[in-house]
Amino acid sequence: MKLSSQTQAFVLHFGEMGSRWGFNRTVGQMFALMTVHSEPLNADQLAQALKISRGNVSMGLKELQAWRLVELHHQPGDRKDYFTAAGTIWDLARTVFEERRKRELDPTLTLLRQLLLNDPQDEEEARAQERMQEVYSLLEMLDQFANTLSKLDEKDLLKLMKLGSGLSKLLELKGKVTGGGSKSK
Amino acid sequence: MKLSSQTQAFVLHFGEMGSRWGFNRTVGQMFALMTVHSEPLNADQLAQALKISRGNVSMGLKELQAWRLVELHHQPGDRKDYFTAAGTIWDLARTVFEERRKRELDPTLTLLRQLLLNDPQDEEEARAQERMQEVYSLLEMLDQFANTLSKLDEKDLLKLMKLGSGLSKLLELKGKVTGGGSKSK
DNA sequence: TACAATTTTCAGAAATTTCTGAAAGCTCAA
DNA sequence: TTGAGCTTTCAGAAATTTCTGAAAATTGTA
Repeated sequence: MKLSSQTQAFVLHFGEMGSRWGFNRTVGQMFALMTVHSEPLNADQLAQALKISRGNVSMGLKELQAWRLVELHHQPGDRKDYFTAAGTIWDLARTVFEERRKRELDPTLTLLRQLLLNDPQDEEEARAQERMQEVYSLLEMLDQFANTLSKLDEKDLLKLMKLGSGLSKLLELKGKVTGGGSKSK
Repeated sequence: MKLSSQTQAFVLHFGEMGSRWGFNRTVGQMFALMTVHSEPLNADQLAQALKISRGNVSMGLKELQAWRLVELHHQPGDRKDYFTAAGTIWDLARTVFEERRKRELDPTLTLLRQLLLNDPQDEEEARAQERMQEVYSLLEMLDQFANTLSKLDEKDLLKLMKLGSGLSKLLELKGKVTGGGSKSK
C-alpha cells in the first residue's frame, strides 16, 4: 500500500504530536492512518505502510484497543484481523477526551484525597495542605465538568462550542429565567 | 530544607504525572514544590530539596518560565533568584490550559490548513481529505471553545463548571429567551 | 490431532530523553 | 577592572522509552 504525500504528511505529523496526546510515535501514526483510510487495515498493511515491525504493530494495536480507538473487523474467507478507527471523528474525539481525563486527572484526585485525610503536623504543613486542598477542589470540579461535557449529545456540544461570547451572556441568564432552577446538589 | 512526607508524596506524584501533563519529571517536581511551598525558593534550595543537580534546576526553571508558571523575586541584600508559582491555583490552571492548547492544537491546525489547500489527485485522496477536513473542523471549533473558556472570569467559569445537568437545560433556553440573540458571526 | 496462518510476547538493541557537573558567562560591588 | 557570587550552557553519561525480530502461543480448518 502506497500512501499519498498528503496522507504521509498527516501520518507523520500525528506521529510527532503523539507524545503530546498521550501515545508514542508509532501508535500516533497507526491511529492517523486508520483515521484517514476508508478501508479496514490489517497488521501487515500497517507495518508495511508505516515501515515498522510486525511486533510493534501488534503492541500498537493493543494500545489503541486499550484507548478504545479502534474496531476489529473480519473479511469473509480471511483469517487476518482488520481494523478501523472506531466511529466518527466526533466519537474519536470524545473517546480521546474521556481517556485523557481518566489518565490525567483520576490518579491525582485519588492521591490528593489520601493526603488530605492526614492532620497537618506543623504550620508549614498546614499551609501546604491548604494549597493541596485548592488544587484538589479545582481538579475535582474540572473532572466533573469534563464528565458533564462527555454526556452532552453532539447537537448540544456543537451549540455550546459555537456560543463564543454568547456563553457569558447565557450564563448571566442562569437562574434569572428559570427562577433559580438547577441547584445541582 | 526538609520536606514533610505529605509534600514529598505530592512532589513525587507530580513528577510521575509530569509527562502526561507536558513536562518531564523534575520540572513537574519543581512546579509541585513551588505550588505548595509558601516562601519563594532559590535554585540551590530546589536542587537540595529534590536531590537533583544545579544544572537541571536551571534548565527546569527555564522551562517553567517558558510555560509562564513561575515568577521571579528578589530578596533585599541577596543576589540569588527566588521563584514562586505564578499566581493563584486558578491562575496556574488557566496558564497550563492555555499553554497546552497552544502546544497540542495549534501545530496540527496549521498543518491541516496547509494540506487542505491541495487538490486531491484521486478517489482515495479525496476521501482522505474529507476526513482531514472533519478533523480540522472539529479541532478548530475546540480551539475556539478553549479560547472562549480562557476569557471567562473566575466567577463565570465556576458557574459554568458547576452547572452539571443544568447545562443542557440552559442550552435549550438558548435563543428562546433572547429571541435568537447571539448569532456569533 | 496435525498444521498452517496469524497474533502476541518479550529479551535485547536502538533511539530518545533526561540528568550531571564542570566550564563558561554574567553581573555587581568595591 | 577585578573577582566573588550566581546562573547558564552543553558534552557526555545515565535512564527511560520504543522498536525489532525470533520464538511461543493461539486459532481455525481439514
